[in-house]
Amino acid sequence: MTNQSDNADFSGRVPLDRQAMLRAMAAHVLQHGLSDASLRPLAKAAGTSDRMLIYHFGNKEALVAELLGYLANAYSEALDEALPTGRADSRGECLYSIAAATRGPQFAPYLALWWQIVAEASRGNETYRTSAREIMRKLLGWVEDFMPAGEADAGGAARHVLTLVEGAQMLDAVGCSDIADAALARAITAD
Amino acid sequence: MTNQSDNADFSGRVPLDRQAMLRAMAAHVLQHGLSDASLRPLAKAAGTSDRMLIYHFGNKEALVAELLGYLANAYSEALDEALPTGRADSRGECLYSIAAATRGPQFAPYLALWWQIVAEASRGNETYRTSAREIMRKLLGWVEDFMPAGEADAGGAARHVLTLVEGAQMLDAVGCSDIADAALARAITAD
DNA sequence: GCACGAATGTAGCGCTTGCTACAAGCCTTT
DNA sequence: AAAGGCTTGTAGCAAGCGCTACATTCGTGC
Repeated sequence: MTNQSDNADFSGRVPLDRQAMLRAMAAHVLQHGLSDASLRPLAKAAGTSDRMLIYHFGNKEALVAELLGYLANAYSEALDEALPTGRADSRGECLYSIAAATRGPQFAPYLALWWQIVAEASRGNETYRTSAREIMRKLLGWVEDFMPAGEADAGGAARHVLTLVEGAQMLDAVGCSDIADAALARAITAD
Repeated sequence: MTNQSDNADFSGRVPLDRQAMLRAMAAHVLQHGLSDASLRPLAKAAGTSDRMLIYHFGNKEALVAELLGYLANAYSEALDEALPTGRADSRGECLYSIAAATRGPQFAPYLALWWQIVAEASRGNETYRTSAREIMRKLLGWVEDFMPAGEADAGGAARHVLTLVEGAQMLDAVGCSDIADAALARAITAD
């Protein structure tokens, strides 16, 4: 039961390996999904053995939890890069910009992963639920910051935008982008 | 490779067994999720053996496809039962009624299953994508029929409602019902 | 009564799963 | 140089996966 994370602060070399492993495994999961996130494929992706993954992370659940945290960070950074800075000029533009940015192809791998996380969370898995909630909170904060200045009830408007965008993304996932487009178009002109 | 469905129309008794199996397996999947939908657990739920499931359905993929169809029907019937008949008096009431009905606890098993279907569809699995799209189309038609009479652009409004409700359901799934509530409240008063 | 095909039970194949036991290397401290 | 702990490779376990081979039972048509 030797778990390296105990003294990770001392060695100085080990945490780097950990990060490298996480980076490689995150890339693998983004490409192949959580269903292929079993020890041996992950180990192969990270250039080690299942034996070593257990050694470094303790067990699979802890590994996945750490991996989800890493991926949430990566997603957040990708969003920061893709989303326009500053504030929108109107609520309609806010909705449009965010939908356009997050529905782009560069986020498809993240979204494919996202729906797997949602599915697990919906089944009651607390690890995934916690991770998912954190991501939604972060996304909500991000939308709030992008809302036009001087907006009355910016919080409510941001929640409205977030809900619409997430609904649209789900419809994209099942091949109903036309419904999503119509809904967003209507919401944008209404605002 | 004897597939019973070939002569299912003649025997008259066999299709009933098939239906009984599907009913039992659907109940099992609603309770335990698709990740427990492997042959032996399904067979146990249906009171047979994995051997017999393969015999009756050919292979697992065909079995799952048929099961998804059965479940889509069951979901549709449950919706018909839960949703108010006739038409809403206003767009706001339409949104409110549909959200209230589909976010109720009796739909939780369906929704837990739904997110697994969405996840599979999002990863490109055509069986699930087809099934999911059918369900969304049916749901959209259903919302359109419930839109208040005399509504200009009822189609657009229905798409708007559907997108919002689906977004709200996702937020429910990850434990962010507060965001969903705020978004719906805002959309209802705006309408 | 008998033959034939449909239906079913038993056993097992080859593979993947998470995880572990054991032993060996390596690096530091004394 | 010896010792001791961190790190790693090899091998394997018990369980589960989809699926199949073989043999048996069963109901029906001749």
